[in-house]
Amino acid sequence: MKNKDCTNKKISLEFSDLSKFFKVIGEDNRLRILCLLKNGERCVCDIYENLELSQNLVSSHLRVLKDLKLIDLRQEKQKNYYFINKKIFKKYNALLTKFFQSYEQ
Amino acid sequence: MKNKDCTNKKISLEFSDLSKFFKVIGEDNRLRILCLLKNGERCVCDIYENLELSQNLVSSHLRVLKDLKLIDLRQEKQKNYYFINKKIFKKYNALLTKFFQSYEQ
DNA sequence: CTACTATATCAATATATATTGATATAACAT
DNA sequence: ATGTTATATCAATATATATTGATATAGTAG
Repeated sequence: MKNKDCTNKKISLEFSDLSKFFKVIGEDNRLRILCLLKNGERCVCDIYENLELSQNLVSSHLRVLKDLKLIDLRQEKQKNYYFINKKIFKKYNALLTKFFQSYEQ
Repeated sequence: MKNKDCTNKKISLEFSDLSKFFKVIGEDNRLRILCLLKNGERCVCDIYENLELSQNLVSSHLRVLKDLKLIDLRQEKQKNYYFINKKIFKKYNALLTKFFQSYEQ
């Protein structure tokens, strides 16, 4: 992430990825969903019951999380089980480490 | 960050801090400002000229960043020089490390 | 003092996005 | 086939927040 990236309106892919990631997890309910999924996969009904949110609201947040590949799903009978995509979390962790290193010199 | 934190509507201080942090840096122009400040302090006019943004827009984003203590300022004559608060970045880096560890087991 | 520069602030507006309500789909049970 | 359960989707609305335009403040220069 070179310095010209921040002056250009057209930001680099790396920078843009990080920005999208922050936006997606910077929403309380999505962060709560991720936190719940830490302990293992959950079907949608489990999620909205646990977090006391409406079914469709959870469904829409799940879609946002899935679009960014932070979670994935496994279908079993009528239920969809969502789970953390650990691989992508590792990718973002690496990106963030670089991000912070650049701020602490 | 224990698991009950995500089921409770009233989230823990730690969790809430992280969420606020994500929200604040999950905005492109604010992230660009931080990126610009990485290379050292800048006065407001430097920032809005470099990023091609209006003066008052930059001023309002600076306030958000300052409220979260991500940046601080030094006043010299009529100019306000803003700079990264490295200490708080270290704090968030530590928080995030814990956050990611919990997702990668 | 007057004009100018640098910045902040505030109200109005625009825009993005979270939430709700209603409906669709598909699998399953009877 | 009918009813039920689990989930997704879509349009409408609400809400949060980014952006703009105008103005205020305070320091500096003449």
